Amino acid sequence: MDQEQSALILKQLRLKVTSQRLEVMHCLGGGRAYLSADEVWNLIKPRLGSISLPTVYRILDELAEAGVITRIFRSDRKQYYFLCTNQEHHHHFVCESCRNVEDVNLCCLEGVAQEIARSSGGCVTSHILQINGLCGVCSESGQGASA
Amino acid sequence: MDQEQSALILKQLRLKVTSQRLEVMHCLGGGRAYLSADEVWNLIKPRLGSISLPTVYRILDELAEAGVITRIFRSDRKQYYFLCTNQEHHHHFVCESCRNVEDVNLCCLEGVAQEIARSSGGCVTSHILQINGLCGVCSESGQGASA
DNA sequence: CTAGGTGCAAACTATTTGCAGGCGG
DNA sequence: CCGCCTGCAAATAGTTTGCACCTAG
Repeated sequence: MDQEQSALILKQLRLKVTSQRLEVMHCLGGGRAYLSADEVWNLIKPRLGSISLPTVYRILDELAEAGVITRIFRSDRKQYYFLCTNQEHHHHFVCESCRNVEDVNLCCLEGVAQEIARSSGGCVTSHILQINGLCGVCSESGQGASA
Repeated sequence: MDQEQSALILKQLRLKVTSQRLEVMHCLGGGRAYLSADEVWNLIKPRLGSISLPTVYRILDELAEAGVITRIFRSDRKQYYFLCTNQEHHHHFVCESCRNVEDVNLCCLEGVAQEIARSSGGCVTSHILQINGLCGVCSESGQGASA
C-alpha cells in the first residue's frame, strides 16, 4: 500500500494524515503477514525515528474499527492485525509457520444462517471464520508451526 | 454434568478428583452458556466456601488443553469457556445477548481445505468457526447485544 | 488558529507464577 | 506417605488512559 492510497483512506475516514498513520498502514500493507501491535511498533521505530506504543495501539484500533484492517485470533492473549483490501465477503487461510494470509473466497455461512433461523428462530449478526494451517511453501519445506 | 461423570473424565485425564475440579465442571456443565474465569469463580465461591482464582484458571486451562471444554472468542480480551459433550465435528452459534450456545452441525470446511490444497498446495490443520447473533428468544424480545 | 493527534508515564486488568502447606490415592 | 493440588501474594504483560504539547488542515 503506497502513501497516496493510505492518505486517501485516511481522508475518507476523516482522520488526519500523519506520518505515524501512514507508517502503520505501510507496515501492514507491505506483505500479507499479520503483526501484533509491538511488532508494528518495532518495525516503525527505525523508519520514523520514534513512535510511541500507545499511538500504535490507537491507530490499529481506529483502523480495525473502521474495517480497514482485520483482527486475527490466536491462543496467546495478544491481538494481531493485517490489512486486507478485498472488499468481497471472504475469509482467511493463515499460515501458522510464516504467518502469511491468503484469501478464501468460499463461504457457506448463508446456509448456516438459514438453518439457524429455521431451527431456532435466531438471527446471525456476525461470524468468525479463520482457517489455520501451513501454506504451500511451508508445508513443502516440512516446517511445523513456529510462531 | 453430574459428579460421577465429571469424576470419570478427570480419572481418564489422570487428574485427581478434587472438589474444586468437580465444581468447575459442574458450573460449566450446568447450562449451555459460556463463562469467563472470574464468573466461574464467583459462581463457585458460595458453593464451596472458597476457591482461589488462580485455581480456577489452572483448572480451566487443563480442561481446555484436554479438549473437555472449549474456548470462546470475544472482542474483549477475556477468555470464555464452555463445556460441550458433542464429540462430532461441529460449530457453535453463540447468542450475544443471553450467551447461550447452540450446536451447528453444518460444516463446509472440507471443501475449503480442498480448495486451499488445490490452489496453493497448503494444508489445513485447524479452523475457528464461531457464529454470533441473537437466539430465537432474544431476537423475539428485541434485545441488542448486552454483554 | 484550533481541534485532533501524539508522547510520556502511569494505571488497569486478565492471567501467570513461586512457594509453602494440604489432601487425594 | 508421597506427590499432585491449592491458596496466597506478588509478578507479568498486553493494553488503555490522563494530560500537556504539537502539528495538520
